[in-house]
Amino acid sequence: MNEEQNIFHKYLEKHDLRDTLQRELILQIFLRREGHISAEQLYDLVKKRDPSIGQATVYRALKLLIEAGLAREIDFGDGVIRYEHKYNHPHHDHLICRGCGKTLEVVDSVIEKLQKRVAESYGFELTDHEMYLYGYCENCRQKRQ
Amino acid sequence: MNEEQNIFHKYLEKHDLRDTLQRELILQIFLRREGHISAEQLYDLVKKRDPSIGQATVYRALKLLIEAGLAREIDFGDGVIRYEHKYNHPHHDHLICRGCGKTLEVVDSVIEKLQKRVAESYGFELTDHEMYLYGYCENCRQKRQ
DNA sequence: ATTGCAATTGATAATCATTATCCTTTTGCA
DNA sequence: TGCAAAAGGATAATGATTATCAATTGCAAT
Repeated sequence: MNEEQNIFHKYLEKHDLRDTLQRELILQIFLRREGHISAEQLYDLVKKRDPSIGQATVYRALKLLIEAGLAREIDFGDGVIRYEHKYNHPHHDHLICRGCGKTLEVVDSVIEKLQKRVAESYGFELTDHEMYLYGYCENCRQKRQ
Repeated sequence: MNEEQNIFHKYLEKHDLRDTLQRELILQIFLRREGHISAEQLYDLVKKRDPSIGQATVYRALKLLIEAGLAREIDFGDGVIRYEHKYNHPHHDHLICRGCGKTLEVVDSVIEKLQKRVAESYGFELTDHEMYLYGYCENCRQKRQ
């Protein structure tokens, strides 16, 4: 049993939720994949292992993973919410190529500090933020020329 | 005729699009409102002045306003796209209260520079970005105590 | 082990913002 | 004025997500 499963079980227990095969399987498959995955993509993977699982169950399980602190939502604004690992995967922002859709994870500690300062200057206590940087990657720029 | 209308007319002309009463009215009402407005809210306002206008027309007109550079989309991630003025209303980011939903427009030129630098360090040419800072405003913090 | 029951599941219907379709009405121009 | 193309209005379609509900299952107490 890895640490994530441990966290999940503790979360379930604490909230009087049940430990089911479906939830275990969904968590397992989610953990195996790095990067961003949509609910539907995850559902497709889950179906391969157990075709009887419904997609509503996947949506419900993803909510639990978020509440348990194991997953985090990302919204690139294309109408689909994606999910990524949160445990042992510290906060970061995203750099997205408008050409090929490639995404990179980036962090800049100075930006992070300034965000806090900006918020405070307006009397806000910052809890979290989202930052999406859009542009063209090296490859796509070369193709354009 | 104000500058925005001028820009809109030029845009229509340049693209062989027609200048219609509906488009004029929607633009006029959009310009009158400061802040963020959803397509539906705008539709409600438009209906008051001309109940015969359909909401598809409002959606279509908003697209034109964006293409003409007069409006800009904002996505707070709540499933509704909002629109705000773009002309004479330079880029800014948003500071959003998780308590009361209040939003403020903020800019920090140092952050802007750093964003560009971060993107470049990964070989990206930055075209635009979105930054949403979430937290609790002064009011909401006091209420919590 | 068995039971009792609330939590969970799977299938499916419902939502809700946004888009597409389709037919009618206008518009801009000859 | 007449006409082709553009635009509008009504409405159906879309597509991701959520709600509903009957059937099943996990689990604590027996």
